Amino acid sequence: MTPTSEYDHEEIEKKWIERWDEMALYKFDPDSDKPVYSIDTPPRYASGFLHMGHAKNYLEFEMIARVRRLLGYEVFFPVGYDDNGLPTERYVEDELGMSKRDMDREEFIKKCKDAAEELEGSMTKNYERIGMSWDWSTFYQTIDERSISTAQRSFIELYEMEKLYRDEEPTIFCPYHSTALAQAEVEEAHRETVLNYLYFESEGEKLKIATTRPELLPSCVAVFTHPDDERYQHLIGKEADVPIFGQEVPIMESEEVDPEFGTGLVMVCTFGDNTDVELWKEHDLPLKISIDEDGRMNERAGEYQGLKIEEAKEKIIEDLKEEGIIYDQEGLEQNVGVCWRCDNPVEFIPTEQWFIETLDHKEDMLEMGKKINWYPDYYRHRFEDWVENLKWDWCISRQRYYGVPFPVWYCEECGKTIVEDKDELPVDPRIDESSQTCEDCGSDELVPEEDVMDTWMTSSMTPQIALKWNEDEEFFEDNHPMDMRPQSHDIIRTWAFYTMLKSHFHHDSIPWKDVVISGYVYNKEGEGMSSSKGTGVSPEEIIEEYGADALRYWAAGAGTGEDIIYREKDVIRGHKILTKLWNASRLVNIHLEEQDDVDEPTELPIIDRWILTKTKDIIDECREHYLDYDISKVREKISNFFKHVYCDNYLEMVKYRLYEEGDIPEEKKLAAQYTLKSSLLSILKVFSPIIPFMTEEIYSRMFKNMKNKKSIHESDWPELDEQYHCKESEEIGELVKDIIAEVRKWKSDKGIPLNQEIGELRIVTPDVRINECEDDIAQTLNANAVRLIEEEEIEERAVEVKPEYSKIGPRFEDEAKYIFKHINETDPQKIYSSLLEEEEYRFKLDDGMEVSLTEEELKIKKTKVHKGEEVDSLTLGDVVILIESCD
RNA sequence: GGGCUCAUGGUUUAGAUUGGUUAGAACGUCGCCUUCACAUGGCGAAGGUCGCCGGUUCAAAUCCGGCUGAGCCCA
Repeated sequence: MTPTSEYDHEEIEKKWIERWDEMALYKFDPDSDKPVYSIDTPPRYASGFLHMGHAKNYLEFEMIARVRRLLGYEVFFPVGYDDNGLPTERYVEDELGMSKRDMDREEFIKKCKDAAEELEGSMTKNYERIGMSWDWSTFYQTIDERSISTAQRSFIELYEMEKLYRDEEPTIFCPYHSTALAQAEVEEAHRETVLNYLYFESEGEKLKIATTRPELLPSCVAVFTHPDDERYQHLIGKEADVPIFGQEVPIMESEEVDPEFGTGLVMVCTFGDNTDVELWKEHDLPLKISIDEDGRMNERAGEYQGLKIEEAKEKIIEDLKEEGIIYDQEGLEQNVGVCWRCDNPVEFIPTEQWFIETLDHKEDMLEMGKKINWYPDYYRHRFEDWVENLKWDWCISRQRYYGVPFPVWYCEECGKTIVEDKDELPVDPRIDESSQTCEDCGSDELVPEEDVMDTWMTSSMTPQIALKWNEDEEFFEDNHPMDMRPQSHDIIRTWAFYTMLKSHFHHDSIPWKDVVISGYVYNKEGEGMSSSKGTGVSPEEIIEEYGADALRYWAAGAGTGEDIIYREKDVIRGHKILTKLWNASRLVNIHLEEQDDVDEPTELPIIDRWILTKTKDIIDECREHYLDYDISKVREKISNFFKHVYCDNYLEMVKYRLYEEGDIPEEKKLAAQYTLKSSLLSILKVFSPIIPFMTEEIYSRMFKNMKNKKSIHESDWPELDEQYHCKESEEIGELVKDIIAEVRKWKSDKGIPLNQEIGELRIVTPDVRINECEDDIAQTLNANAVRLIEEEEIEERAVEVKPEYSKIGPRFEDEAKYIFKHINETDPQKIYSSLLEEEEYRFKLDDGMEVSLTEEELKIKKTKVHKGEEVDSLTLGDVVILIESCD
């Protein structure tokens, strides 16, 4: 069936989405004989909205799945949604316009669940529309029973291994979300703040201290100076009075203090920043907390109690100024840690939280990092840098409602921690009764742990969830570690790191063999795409206008791990290539209408073997690039080959053999049909992971009966008949193509329309094998005839002589540059004549050195003229083309 | 401040592992061509001190060192 003249991407893409679903093409078959290739799919957070950044990242590894199927793997490509955690809570709170604390907890959790499912529904449609080929029978949600059980089981096992502890520690805390955070959830932000200079007093002496956080004065526990700072040596060991709040604090010394900052005297509070925490620990200072978990000042702040941090700061500065305690202020640009979800500065608040030991396992992590293949490799450094700089154990408690509950109770009598039995999972202590009693005191009065786990506790278990850890041991053992983890570079520190940590603890193994990094998508203004900042471009309108294949073509253009800018014109480029592919397929098929299949001819003309040889080489190259996860290289290679080699050269050279008129021998026509079809099928297959819709449509119209496969997506990597892989034919074909190009250029220079008939072409070439291609040249250029003539019939003159640098350089070394100069200044014909007559060119350099060069050491550009006739002549290497004038 | 990456025509970039014809392409610009797959096309042209400085070498976009600038991650 010939492809129709117009390609309706909307209709055709939707048709294939349905049919592929019916065919169950992507269903993983555990009993298959093929080798398994497994992908640890990122469970997409249920935001309900996909922008180009998400689309690109998902498409990149989706294409990998298709590539591996084509290369003969049984691909395990699971799909999941990440729908617990903070953003969902925020979404529901925004929808309802009220805080979760003003609602019933269970009701709130249900609303979160409903919201997540609703958002997932629309995302699932988006994913289908862009052609995601994952196996929906593997579907999981990070909040479903299997995922909860997996995360809770992990917790219990880690508890048994004593990798977990619960402790009151200064914890990174987001006052806006009122929850603890992990180090990985803190981002650095540049902020304009004010550095306040104020007076403390010590034994009647006024001490000048600079601070950006005067609201923490009630929490001040010490004053520090650098041990070498001579200005303050006399103060060390004395006490200082804190203004307004009046407490006496020791004056101490530490290398940590920067004498250049402010006045060289700093106050340490519990806790203003990371350094405060370190000094507090190191010097065993008292704990005086003045900020509560909601970001308000507590009773320690006296009259400022109840004020939010910012309000208290303003008020205290005002009061300090009034009393003359603040004597100066200046602007300060500062980096502060902020919550990655809400951009509010984090605080350090000591609270009881669960932690996983990570600091003790840095070496193990680094070793794992070395065992994994990172694509591109340099991203390993980013991982290592993160691991080496870790300062905190992983805090896994979150003071939220919606998430995976801890499988933990505490004995009301003796306070013992009671962990649920693994057989009772999943469990929600906030609702369920424990199966346990306290083994220390026998009490059955148990208090549930009310916190939920960090969302990464579940997300770090995606290999275990997908591979049915503890549900299907054999399947798990066979497929862990998984083959590939697609990984956005910004969450190497979370998702990759935590997953590796878990795999280390539970399986003493790496979780995957390969990590493939994907970059960001920026818009034209150079901003990263972000749903929350409204800088995301929606794929929907692009698909509507240009189709999912065009979008995918664009997505395939990003190098592994590299950022990419979204520009509509890049999608248009894809759309143009697609249109070209469609039209070329039409042309091929129009001339194959009468037969559904083409018999393999016994012998192929040179030009056919030329394109088949080149096709074979290009598919081999593409295979290597695909295996290296380098989709963008495949895209460039196969696009250029298809457009410029297959269409612009081969199709143009072969058309005359397809047309009815003329006396083209039948076998030449059949050869053309066979070649066109074989090469096109290879191109389609190489393209199919990138543009699955159109390649499938063309395949279904033209090739389905040929290989007896119902879909291109279950076909095999292209195999071309080895007998047509012929380097000699490739060489001749290349020359024929170049001759045609040279004459086209001549036509263009002369202002002759490309299709205008021209006279006879006479060709002089040492390679007489092109005589088999005379018709190809004549017909393609619309020349009356092509005739090979003898070299004797022409005269030649040298117009330019250039040194063969790679030969003269090594032979003459230091003298070479003088030889180059000499050649450049000498009449080319003089050198050429000398070579013809004496087989060498002899000359003296200025320093008297005798030099003799042979023809191999020189590149001679010649022009040739036909004896006794005025014709245009073109020179192409060794070849001379003489063009008879037509008028 | 630390780690990583990058710097090539107006724009986006290939080429660097293996130093050596004319640094390749896409978009844009200009000229020509409606030929029966496609004008969403074809042919052709113009446009590059390969960021800067130095080194190695007969020879550097490519190797080495330094500098400058940009981006990302972290503090």
